[in-house]
Amino acid sequence: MNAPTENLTIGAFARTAGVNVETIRFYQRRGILRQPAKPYGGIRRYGAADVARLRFVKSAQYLGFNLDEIGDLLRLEDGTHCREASVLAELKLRSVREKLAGLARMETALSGLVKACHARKGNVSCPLIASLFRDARREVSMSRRRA
Amino acid sequence: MNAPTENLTIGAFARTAGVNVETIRFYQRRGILRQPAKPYGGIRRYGAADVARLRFVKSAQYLGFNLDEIGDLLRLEDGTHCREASVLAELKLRSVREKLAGLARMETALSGLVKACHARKGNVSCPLIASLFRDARREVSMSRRRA
DNA sequence: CTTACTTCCGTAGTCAACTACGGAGTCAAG
DNA sequence: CTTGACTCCGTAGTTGACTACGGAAGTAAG
Ligand SMILES: [Zn+2]
Ligand SMILES: [Zn+2]
Ligand SMILES: [Zn+2]
Ligand SMILES: [Zn+2]
Repeated sequence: MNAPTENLTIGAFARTAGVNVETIRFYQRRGILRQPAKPYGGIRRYGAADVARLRFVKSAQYLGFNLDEIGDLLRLEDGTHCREASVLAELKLRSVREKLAGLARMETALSGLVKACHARKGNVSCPLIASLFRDARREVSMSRRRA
Repeated sequence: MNAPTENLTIGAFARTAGVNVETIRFYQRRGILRQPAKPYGGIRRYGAADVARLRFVKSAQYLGFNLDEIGDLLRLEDGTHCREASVLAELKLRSVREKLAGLARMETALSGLVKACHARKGNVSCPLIASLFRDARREVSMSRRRA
């Protein structure tokens, strides 16, 4: 029933996906990755599909999903839940855009500060922090709701 | 020596900054917030500067800085270390830009996916999931270095 | 004064996401 | 067949950032 290419041991699987073996086992316990049946008292083998799935997990994680949300996404894998999938993605998109805006402000603040710092002549104190403090209040409301 | 407006108890401080009291105490232990001197056996009071600082901490955190990095930023507050300040700021600037780039990629990815998801007509499976699987390999290398 | 709410302080618990450990058993090379 | 690397599995430890607990002491309202 398995693809002909269920050839990877867990170690090889981990290496090709670029993660720690323990991470794979951890994901298996969490129900995020499957534990293939093993040939009586033998060693489990993994295939390309597993690698793809794991890579998906890692990239979704990089995109800001946590393991629970990734579980949600993976449960949609059959592709028959387009509506739910897009709701989930739109939610993430909004939080990403908020962070993006915040970082952009931070970027202007910092680059301006570096410039000011290099340019300052004769004034005693560094203009750097002062301006960061000025921009703080805007962000707080966002950070409170567990983005 | 204190501003006339050191009027907040720790509870009021927490409420006005929108955090838990325990969080403040935790930050004090971490050296991120000061512990004002207390009038012999009395109760400490906090002022607007403390609120500003705490708000700064929270917004920096929201933007992806961890408490150590925030500590670095805050240590520049005295303003007497212009050279170090600018070095640090430039460093932070780079990390901000990296994060910014990452988020931007994430943004395009997600918005593209949402669009595709909404646009699909008649095909059985959700293009969102499919494409996340396809795009997985690209992100993995990034996420490995503790983004 | 009494009562009820805070503060203070230290220690301990939680949560997510890993990461490590130890003692089996398995397998390929020599 | 032995040796050495790897797998299996369960349990336990780590890190970052909090959050909770408990008892003593301060403070404000009635
Ligand atoms: Zn459904
Ligand atoms: Zn869809
Ligand atoms: Zn110095
Ligand atoms: Zn400076």
